[in-house]
Amino acid sequence: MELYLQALKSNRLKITPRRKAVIDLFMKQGIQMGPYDVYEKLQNRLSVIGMPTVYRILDEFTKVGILVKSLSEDRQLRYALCALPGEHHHHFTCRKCRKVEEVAFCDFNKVSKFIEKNLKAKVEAHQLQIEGLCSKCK
Amino acid sequence: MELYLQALKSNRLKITPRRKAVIDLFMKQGIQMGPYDVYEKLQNRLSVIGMPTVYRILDEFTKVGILVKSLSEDRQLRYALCALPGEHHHHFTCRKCRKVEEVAFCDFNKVSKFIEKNLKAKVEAHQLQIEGLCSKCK
DNA sequence: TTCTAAACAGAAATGATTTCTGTTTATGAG
DNA sequence: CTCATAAACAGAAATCATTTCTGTTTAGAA
Repeated sequence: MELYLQALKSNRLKITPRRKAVIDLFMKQGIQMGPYDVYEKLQNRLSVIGMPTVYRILDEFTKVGILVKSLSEDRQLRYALCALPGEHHHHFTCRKCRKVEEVAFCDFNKVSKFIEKNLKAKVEAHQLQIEGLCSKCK
Repeated sequence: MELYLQALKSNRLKITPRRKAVIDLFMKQGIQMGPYDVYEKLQNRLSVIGMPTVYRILDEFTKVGILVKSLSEDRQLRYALCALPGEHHHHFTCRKCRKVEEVAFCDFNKVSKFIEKNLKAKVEAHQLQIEGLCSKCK
């Protein structure tokens, strides 16, 4: 939790009950969630939270590296807590329970070199989505 | 073109003027396009085409492997012609001109093994989006 | 404690995507 | 080469996730 609160502070975002609740929710759930999931689950904990607030917080958190945004195959927005903010890495998502785990390993160099050599292009970014079944679900 | 028409036939999709026009457009443009781009550009060639038709065709084409669907960072739907339907590979997209090139190389095995070993999970699919500047734009 | 910019709720707007309905068309059978 | 029929299609309308707007509340620095 401290790690994330620090991220807020260093980005001059105030620590508000709603923001803490969102971090808390992601920490407790440990899964990928969309805006509506967050909205729904926080109705229980907070007297009230509006959808615009949810969207704004998820977006802010993504910008400061607390969450990573991805788009599932059904084209819905999904967010997951990022345990290694700032460091380049990827995430593995379980197709069944939506649990997200860090993959502290990236072997993109070869692909990158292949492209730079064969296409004479400059690779600037890559995004990798890895899905499957986690240890419990498989 | 023949390759794509075959794909239509083998999936029992009729060869209609609109479908041919969409294939033709993607072949001539060679870039990633969204539904509205397609709609707009085809207004010139066809007397009229409706947005529902564009959406339906893009979706059908994706299902039969003629197009690959991706979601750009701005979360817009983008489609690109796939020159190697059926074979596992990736695409490189130029951030400036939106040109899409095939990357007939995938070095995902190591990452996959890393995950299966460390997370005890079963990797079922991965999607890689590679962006940068093509040879002309860089 | 006070003040001010940042957060926020709720309502309304937006805009991409989909559904619906009636018409047209590609294509296989005769 | 017709004809019949299921598939395609246009246009209008509906849907629904996301964003904007406005007035109110609040976190946190002074």
